[in-house]
This record gives sequence, C-alpha cells and structure tokens, in this order.
Amino acid sequence: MNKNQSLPWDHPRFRSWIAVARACQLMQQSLARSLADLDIKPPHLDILVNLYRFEGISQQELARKLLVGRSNMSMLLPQMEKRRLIERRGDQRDKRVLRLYLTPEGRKLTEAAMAIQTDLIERTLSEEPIEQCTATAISMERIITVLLKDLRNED
Amino acid sequence: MNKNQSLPWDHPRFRSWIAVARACQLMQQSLARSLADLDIKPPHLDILVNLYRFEGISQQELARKLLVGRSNMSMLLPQMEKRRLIERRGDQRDKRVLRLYLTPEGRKLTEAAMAIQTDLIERTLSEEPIEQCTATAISMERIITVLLKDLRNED
DNA sequence: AAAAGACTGTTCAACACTGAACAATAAAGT
DNA sequence: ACTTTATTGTTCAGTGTTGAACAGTCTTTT
Repeated sequence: MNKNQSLPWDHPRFRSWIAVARACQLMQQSLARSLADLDIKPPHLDILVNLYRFEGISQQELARKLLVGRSNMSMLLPQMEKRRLIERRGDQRDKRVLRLYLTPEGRKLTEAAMAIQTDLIERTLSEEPIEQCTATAISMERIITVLLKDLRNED
Repeated sequence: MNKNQSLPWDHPRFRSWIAVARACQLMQQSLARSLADLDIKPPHLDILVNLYRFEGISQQELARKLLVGRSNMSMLLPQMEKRRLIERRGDQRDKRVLRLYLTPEGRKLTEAAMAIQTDLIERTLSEEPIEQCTATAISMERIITVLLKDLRNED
C-alpha cells in the first residue's frame, strides 16, 4: 500500500535536512545581494576569507578547502589579481605551485565583506538561542566529516 | 587592535552557519553522485518531488517553490517531458499556464530517487539524535521564514 | 642517470542558471 | 467596449562551474 509505505517527509532526519538545504539556498541568495555593494560574489568572498586565514596557501589547497575544481580557481584568481585584491607568487622550492596573498586593498575589502556577512548571519539567526547554534555547529561538523570520508572512499 | 576586534569565527552563530553551508555543499555533491545511476541530477529531483506532492502545479509556482527563475523551468521541463517523465497540459481556465503532471514512469523514477536520497540522508545523519534533528528543523524553518520575508521586502 | 609516475596550474568545450526582453493571455481601470 | 497593467511561459546573451586533456615540474623507481 502506498499509504503504509512511509513517505520521506515523515522521517525527521529527512524533513530536517530539506529545511537545512532550503535555508542554505536562501542565505546564499541573500548574501549575494548584500555583497553586490562591494562588487563581489559569494565565491570571491570564500576565496578572500581563506586567504585571510591561511596566507600563502596554494591554488590546489584553496580549491580543496572550497570543494571546487582546480579549474575554477584558474578562472577566478587571475581576475581577482587584475583587480589588485590578491597576489600570486611562485614558490621557490616548488616551481609548480603559486602561493596566494592578499594585497592591502584585498585585506580591507575582505574585512568589509566579512562584516557584511556577519551582520547578515547575526540578524537572520538572532531568534535562535546560542546553545541551539552551538549544537547545530557540532552536529554539522560531524556530518561534514562523515561526508568527507564518504567522498574520499569513492575515488 | 586587530586582535581585540573579534573575528567572525569567534561568533557562535557565524561558526555554526559556516558549518551548515559546508555540510550542505558536501551533501549536494554526494547526492549528485548517488543520483547518477538514475541519470538525473539534483535539480531534476527537486522538480520531481514537487510534482509528486503537488500535482497540477504551474511552472511559475514550481519555480517559486524551488527558488529559481522561471527561465530555468522553461529549460528543464521540456527536456524532462521529452524523457516522458512529466507531462504539461494547458489550463482550460487560463490559457497562459501549463499544469504539470508526473507520468507513470516519472512517478516510478521519483520514488526510486527519493529512496536514494532518503538512504543517503539517513546514513549520513545516523549519528545525530532524533531530537537534535527535530530541533534543527524547527530552527531552520524559522530562519527560512525570516529570509523569505527579507527577500520579499527587497523588491 | 633515465624512465615512469604523480602533482600543479591552465585551457577549452560542454553544460547550468540567470535576468531582461518578448508574445500571448488575463484582469483591472476607464 | 477599450486601454492599461499584470502575469505566464519562452528565448537569448552573458556568466559561472566542471571535467578532461595538456605542459611543466617534482618524485620515485629502476
């Protein structure tokens, strides 16, 4: 019977994840709008934030952290370099790799963009109790490791 | 001082949201891989599931639910119609709208795809206690309404 | 030291998504 | 009835993302 076979949206985990995905999609769109003032898009912000935290990272490592292809970085980074937001210097030890650095302007832009993102998140999540956020964070980090392990196993 | 100005990743809400976004991105990639067997991609599944639940919906309504542009539907739906997964019939009352229906094959494929997605989610979230999932769902649904309200206000 | 294999970044063709302009139809205002 | 305004779906050019093939460089094997 179709009625007896439980439908997906009856499963709490399923229902929960659908909500997560939808919220993410909306937040992404909202962030894109907010960043338009600075003339950058979410992918650029992801790059900037990672260079802010991990100076001198390589394109490969950056792509891996962002879960995108290397070719993606090869498209975006030169264009950001032309805008004087970042700098790419060849590594002395290994002539294959290009190490990435923020320029002073890039750093300033990054701080402005992070402020915008933080504001958006704080405003959107303002109704959620801190402990709920922390619990969600822990939960999500656990899920991330599971998914990463899965992804590694499938090569 | 740079050290005193609190960095984003010290905010619990910010940290939490970054984890959510990352988990979502990974889940999406994992889902895409799992669906490859059925020769469909996540966007197709989104469409199918919505037709499964809301038979006779219009393209406009569907696009709104999926948070994508109408043009997107105009690209995907005809191609799915050619694959005999869905059917588009003109509305008698309003000759502008096309109402969408699953074919029997489409319905069968949808059930198979939903089973795959459910399995993936159940497997990935298996370590998370049910009550945590429920709490997250409620939290996310609240966030969704906030973001939707924001989005409406910005037109 | 030479060959084979692995790794880094680039290019390119294929595909996906978007927003704006458009034609057809409906609804509202006059 | 007629004009104006809105709405639905389509098209199209612009942009973003990907994976495969590639050249240059390093590492390992022989």
